[in-house]
Amino acid sequence: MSDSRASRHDNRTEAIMRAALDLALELGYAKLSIEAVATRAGVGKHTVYRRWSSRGLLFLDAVLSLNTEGLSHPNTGDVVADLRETMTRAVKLLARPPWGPLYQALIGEAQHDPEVAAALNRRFIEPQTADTLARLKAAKEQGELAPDFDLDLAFDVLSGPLYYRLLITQQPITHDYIDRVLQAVFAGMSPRPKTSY
Amino acid sequence: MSDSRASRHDNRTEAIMRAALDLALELGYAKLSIEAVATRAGVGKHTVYRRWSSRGLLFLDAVLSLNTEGLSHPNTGDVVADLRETMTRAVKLLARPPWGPLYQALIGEAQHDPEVAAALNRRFIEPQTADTLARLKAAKEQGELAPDFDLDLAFDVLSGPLYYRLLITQQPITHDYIDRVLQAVFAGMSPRPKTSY
DNA sequence: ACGACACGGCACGGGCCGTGCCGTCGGTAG
DNA sequence: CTACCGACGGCACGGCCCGTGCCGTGTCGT
Repeated sequence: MSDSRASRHDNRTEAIMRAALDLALELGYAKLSIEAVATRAGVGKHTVYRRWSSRGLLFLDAVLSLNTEGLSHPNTGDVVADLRETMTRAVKLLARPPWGPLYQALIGEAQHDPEVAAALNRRFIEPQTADTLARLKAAKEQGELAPDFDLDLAFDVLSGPLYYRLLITQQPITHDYIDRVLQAVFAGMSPRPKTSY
Repeated sequence: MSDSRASRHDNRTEAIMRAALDLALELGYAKLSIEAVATRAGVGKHTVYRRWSSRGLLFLDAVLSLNTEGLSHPNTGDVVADLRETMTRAVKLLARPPWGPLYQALIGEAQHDPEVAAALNRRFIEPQTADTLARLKAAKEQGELAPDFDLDLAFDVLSGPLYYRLLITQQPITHDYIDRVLQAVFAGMSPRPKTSY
C-alpha cells in the first residue's frame, strides 16, 4: 500500500505517546524524561524530537489523545439538568486516574510554558466552552434563560469552582459539590432578589 | 548582641529568596536553578540546601515573603461592596508583575509537588478563605445574607472564576469581570427565582 | 584564647538535555 | 533487479544542573 509509510510513522507516534502516559503515571510528570520515553517506546530520541519540540507539547498531545468524546452537551429541554449531566461526566473522568493526575499535570506545565497554555486553550478549552455556550444560547432562545443572561460569564462561573478544587485545594469533587454550584449559579446566593449591588 | 548569629542567618535567607525572585522574573521559574540562585545571592549551594529541601519550597517561601497584608476584609456593613473591595485589591496585585507571573508559576509547581501544594494551602489559601468566611458569617448574622446561604461554597464560587482566568484562559482580569462575577453570584443568573432545579 | 559552627569555594559522579554521526532497513522510482 | 532515499535505532558527545562530600576560613559564644 502507498500509506504503509504513513502507517509506520503513526505507529511510532502512538507508541511514544503511550510510553509518555505510562511513565507520567508511574513517576509523575515532573520526573518524566524524553530519554526514558524514547527507551520505553523502543525508539531513538531523534524520533521523539522530530515530532515534538518540547516535553510539554508531547505531553499535551498524549493527554488529549485519550479522547474525551462524550463531553458534548445533551439537549433534553432542561438546561440545568443538561449542564449537570455534562459536569458530572467531566468530573467522573477527572475524579480518578488516569485522567485526573494527567490533566492536573498538564495544566501545571501550562503555567510554565506559554506554548502549552495556548495549545491547551485552542484544542481543548475553547471547543468545550463553545459547546457549552451553544447549549446556553439555545436555552436563552427558548426562553429558559433571561434575555440579559451573561452567557460569556456562565462557563467561567460554572467551571471555575471545579478547577479551583482540582488545582488549588485539591479536594475531591463530588456530585453534591456540582449540585451546590448549580444551585448557587442558577438560583442565586442572595436572600434579596434585588441587592443594593 | 546575642542574636547577631541569627541576624547573619536571616540576612542570607533573605538574600537567597530575593535572588530566587529576581531570577524567576528574568528567566521564568522553569529555568530557575538552585545553582544560579546561590551564585546570584553570593552564597554556597549548601547554604541553600540547608534551608530548603527543594526548589519548590524555596520558591514558595520567596513568593509568600512578598507580603500581601492588606488582603483582609473591611467591614463597612455592605458585604458585597466589601467583597468587591477585597477582590479588586487581590486582582490589582495579580494583574501585573511581579506577583502575577510568580503566583502563577507557584501554582504550576504545586501541580507537580504535593509538598508545595499542601504548604500553599496551609499558609496562604486557608487563611484567606477563613478571612472571607468570617466576613460572610458576620453578614449572615446581621441578616445581610439568607440563613441558608452556602457559606462554604461562597469562596469557591467567587475565587474560582478568577483562578480560571489566571490559570486556564490566561485572560486579563478586569474590574468589569469582578463586577460581573459578583452580579452573577449575588443576584443570581436565572430569570426564574425558582427554577425546576 | 579556644572551640563550635555556619559558611564559600571547589570537585565529584550522575542524570538528562539537545545534537551530531553512522549503519540499517524498508519503500519507491527507474 | 537495482539504485536511491528517507526515516530510523544506536551511540557518543559537550553542556547544564543535580545533590553531596571535603577543606579552609571567618565569626561568634564560652
